[in-house]
Amino acid sequence: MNAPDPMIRITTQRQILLEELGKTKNHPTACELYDMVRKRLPRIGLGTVYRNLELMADTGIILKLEVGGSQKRFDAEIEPHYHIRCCRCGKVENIEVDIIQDIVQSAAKKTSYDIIGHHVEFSGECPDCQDGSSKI
Amino acid sequence: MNAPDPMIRITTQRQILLEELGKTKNHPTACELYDMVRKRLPRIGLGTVYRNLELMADTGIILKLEVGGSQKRFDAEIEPHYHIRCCRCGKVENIEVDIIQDIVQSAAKKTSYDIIGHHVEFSGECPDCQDGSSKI
DNA sequence: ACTATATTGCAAATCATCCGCATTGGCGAA
DNA sequence: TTCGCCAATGCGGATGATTTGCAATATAGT
Ligand SMILES: [Mn+2]
Ligand SMILES: [Mn+2]
Ligand SMILES: [Zn+2]
Ligand SMILES: [Zn+2]
Repeated sequence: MNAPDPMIRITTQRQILLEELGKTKNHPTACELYDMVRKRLPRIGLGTVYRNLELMADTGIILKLEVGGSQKRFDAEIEPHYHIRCCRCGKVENIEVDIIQDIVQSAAKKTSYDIIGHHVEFSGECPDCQDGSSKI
Repeated sequence: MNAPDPMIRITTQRQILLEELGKTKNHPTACELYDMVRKRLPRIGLGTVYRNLELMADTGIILKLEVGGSQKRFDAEIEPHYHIRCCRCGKVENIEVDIIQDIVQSAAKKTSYDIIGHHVEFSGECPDCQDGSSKI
């Protein structure tokens, strides 16, 4: 009936993008990733970075984090886990808290939505920001 | 040592903004609120809306929701509660799930952050979007 | 009422993200 | 291998959301 899915090619920019994302635990933004990748592929375009991150997130090989702050962040770790964000510097880190399965069940009972997922985001002051908190 | 805090004035635009936000349970965006308020204050500027929402959120009399999607949303209900967002239409609603206090304690043990708060956001398909899901 | 200054409306600037398009480059077929 | 199709890229320019600068205005203390 409809045309076959267009093929997805393995391009250098995709490989390197994925490699660089895999190297860090910093949940980089698209721009941060752009800077990282540019050290190896100086001519890559920012649009390519956005397009491919979007594609990979849709495919499910990476995670797009819609956390607080004005920029989206990306994560190579796709196993479910939660995050904590520093309310001062905006840094996002993993937090090793057990996934709450119960909450999805009890939420399902309380809503007529068809629940697809959930995310828990803590916020607080990171150690770095605690030190100089009153300064500046 | 430093100058006293500048006074905060009760302006018409602030009063009406707060009233309009209080009237709805829809977690409006700044632009949606702008449209609502403009019916009563046609000459209000969008900048004023943004500035005051920011101010009120900082003061703690309203909540700024940093949920998924590209726009921030605002909430007059400041008692802790969780939200669910429709992954199709972007609508955000409250979800009546008990606040998980335990998770904050266990998170506190797992991190060196000074935890200030947390938020749980579910995502799923709202009833409206479930119907016509395959259409269009 | 008078004044000091916090706040506004407006417009222009910024920031993140997306898009159109001519050119390039994967990769399956010959 | 080479060839050719068309997915993907680099570019630069749109878009949408939010912020900011500034002269004009309005609140609140005297
Ligand atoms: Mn992570
Ligand atoms: Mn709410
Ligand atoms: Zn920090
Ligand atoms: Zn919906």
